[in-house]
Amino acid sequence: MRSSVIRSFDPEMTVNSGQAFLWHQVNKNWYGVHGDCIVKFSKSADGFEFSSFPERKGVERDLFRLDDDIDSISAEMSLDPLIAGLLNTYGGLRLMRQDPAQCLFSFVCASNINIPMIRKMLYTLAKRYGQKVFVDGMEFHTFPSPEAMSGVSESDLRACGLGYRAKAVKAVAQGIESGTLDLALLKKAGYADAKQELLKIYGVGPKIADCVLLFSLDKLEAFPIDVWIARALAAHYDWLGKFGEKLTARQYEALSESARKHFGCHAGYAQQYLYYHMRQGKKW
DNA sequence: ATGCAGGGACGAT
DNA sequence: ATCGTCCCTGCA
Repeated sequence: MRSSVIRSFDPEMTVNSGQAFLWHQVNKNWYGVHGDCIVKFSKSADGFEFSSFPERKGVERDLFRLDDDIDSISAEMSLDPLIAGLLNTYGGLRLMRQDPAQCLFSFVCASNINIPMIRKMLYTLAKRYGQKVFVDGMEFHTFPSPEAMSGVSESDLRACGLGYRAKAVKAVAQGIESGTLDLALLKKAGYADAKQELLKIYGVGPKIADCVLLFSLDKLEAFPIDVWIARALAAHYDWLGKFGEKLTARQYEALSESARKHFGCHAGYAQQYLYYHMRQGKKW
């Protein structure tokens, strides 16, 4: 018997779930950097109100994947009792459909680092190489275009606090600029093909590739496994194998393939609920 | 103070 | 297939 859970969409929970980084709150209003525009939402009497600068009608539908059949997806995920419980608790959590280039740059910066540091790096990049815009009288910066990024030297990237990640950011920028990496094409490609292409880029391993595939390239079967997900799987799914928190490339692929089989073609949703749950109580 | 962890990936054994 | 290293910051 399927419980009639009310899964009202909660954008606040969603932008705070670690899948996007450049969101912050100002007086009950939330502002986020979404590629070349700034998205805003605020709670109103009946739900949330969205807007974007420059104006894009219905930006929330695309950005928060409101076009997904969440009831159908939830029903599929509820076959797993643990996920069913998490859906009950965190029903407002959704996946986002981020700007692909921003998403790729973001997660290339995310290796071996914590969320506050990621935010710091990305805001610095935006401030130095994005475009300054004013929203509600406040200064914001769009995310730098790939063209803008490819014009920045590795040492200047390091000066943004990127550390050794500067080399990878440079590689991504050059890949996009040269046409070697065509993100729009990868959006239309299948999961395996798109992942294979992403892995060719220096600094992009299986975990980061899966994040980009899931959060920006519409590959809902992608199942990124970071240390937290690895812990969750080890704690709740013995049958998925007894690997440690650190996974080798082969272990990663075996584990994420098993997860895809278990959670289904929308495994990425399950991953996000698991991640959010594991991060409860942690602060960033 | 010194060590360690924080949404990993790469290069050398 | 394992293991050290990469840059940097906050915290115990």
